[in-house]
Amino acid sequence: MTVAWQPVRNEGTLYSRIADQIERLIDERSLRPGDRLPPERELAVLLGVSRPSVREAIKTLSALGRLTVRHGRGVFIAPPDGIQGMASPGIGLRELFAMREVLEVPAAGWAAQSAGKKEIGDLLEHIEALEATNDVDALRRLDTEFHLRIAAMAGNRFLQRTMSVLHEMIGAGMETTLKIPGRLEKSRTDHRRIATAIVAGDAAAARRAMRDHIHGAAVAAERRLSNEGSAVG
Amino acid sequence: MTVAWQPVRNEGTLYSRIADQIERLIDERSLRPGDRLPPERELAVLLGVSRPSVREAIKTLSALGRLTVRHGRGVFIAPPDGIQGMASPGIGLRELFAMREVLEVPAAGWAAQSAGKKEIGDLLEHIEALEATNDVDALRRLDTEFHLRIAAMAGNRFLQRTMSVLHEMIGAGMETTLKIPGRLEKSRTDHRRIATAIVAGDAAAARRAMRDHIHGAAVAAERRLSNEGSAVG
DNA sequence: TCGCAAAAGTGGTCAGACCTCTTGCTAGAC
DNA sequence: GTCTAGCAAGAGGTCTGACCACTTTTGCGA
Repeated sequence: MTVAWQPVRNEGTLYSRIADQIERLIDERSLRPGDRLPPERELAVLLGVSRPSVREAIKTLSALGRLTVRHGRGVFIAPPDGIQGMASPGIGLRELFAMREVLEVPAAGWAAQSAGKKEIGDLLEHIEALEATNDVDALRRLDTEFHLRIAAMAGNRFLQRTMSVLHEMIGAGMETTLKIPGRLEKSRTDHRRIATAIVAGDAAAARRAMRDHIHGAAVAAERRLSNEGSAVG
Repeated sequence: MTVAWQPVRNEGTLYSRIADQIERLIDERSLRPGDRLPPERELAVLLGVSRPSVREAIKTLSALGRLTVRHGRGVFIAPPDGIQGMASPGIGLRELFAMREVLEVPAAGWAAQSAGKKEIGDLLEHIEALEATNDVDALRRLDTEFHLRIAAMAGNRFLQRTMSVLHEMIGAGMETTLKIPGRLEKSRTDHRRIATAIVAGDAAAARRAMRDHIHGAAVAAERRLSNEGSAVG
């Protein structure tokens, strides 16, 4: 394939301009996931710069998850930021789900213990909305809000903010798993079960329900990952 | 402040190990936001590597938003963002300790499961230092580092950063409880017990030990608070 | 024909030099 | 005494060219 490499000459630091150009080519699909970049030495010649500058640009993009570097083999365009990619630069999906469990299971328990009347009403309303909607985007938003609502009910503001960041990272880097056949129904059942336990004030049941739910989501995500995935360095 | 720069010599690519070390120092708060790193040339000497390797590590961390590079001025620890930006007044001691339990208990378990030989050695060394010191400020710092080290051993970077923020908030809003009679000895016993469980690879014991430790610290903090009657955080 | 060793290809690391930007100091002008 | 222009030092930016380490391919010999 002929790729429009062109000499780099503008403002800004050189390596950042090189990085921008490579990133542009990826975004324009001149370079596609799995493609190999020209060797560093060759790329340096093509761009009219030195090899260290090329390497620094590659390091930048590699840190951002756009490129994958393999010693002795080459530099490759990383798979798109589907479920496969790092949800946030440097933090993997498995870590994020582990954190969800760590945070959300106690959150569900606390919510069950301290839920007030108004909060319970809102939670049930939220569940209704979740079950009445079929639009995937809306579902995804409602799903996230459901979990953040429980975090808010838990009455720990540090936990609430941490979860907010966590869900943001998950949402940013990962496609919804709700499209997986059966996952949507499972998710609805799970949510209903969590809400019921919280409404009943049964902390232990709420924790169990939340743990099961997150496990299920993690498994679904991993399965989707292995189906789609090509190896990533 | 003297920062523990140490020569880089292990497996993995050099630049990534350098990046890891810098990141660790940031997370352990030996380096704080706004601090300037040593000049690239000097850092290269300190680490016993070449300047290009240092630069590539810096590029990586810069792309991740952990460092800020300014031409002609130096490399700086980036201001906290996102998850790190949530240090805010209004979060009470009880919430912070509750979060500590939520985060650190599983962290201790994971650390016990996955601790490598080098990490175990470092941990034991850390315990020695804790038991050999009597200066309250040094103890406080070592205490924080002990907990952050375990978080690092747990292998979940999101958890690690969250805990880093958490401990910063605790440290900022509250005086040490180590001055309470008997608390210092109790703390040493606790730490020893946690470390022993981790070294033995006994995850359940590590979790128990950590839970007890945090409970004890929480009780001590609350008692001190109610005695003095000064509001915290 | 098969297996393994050599070679080619590619990223990793190093050394040292020079360029450019920022900052602070100093010498000269007022 | 104060202000300012200019210089010097410090720090990051870039380049050259060499050599090391890991992978894959090639080709020769058994």
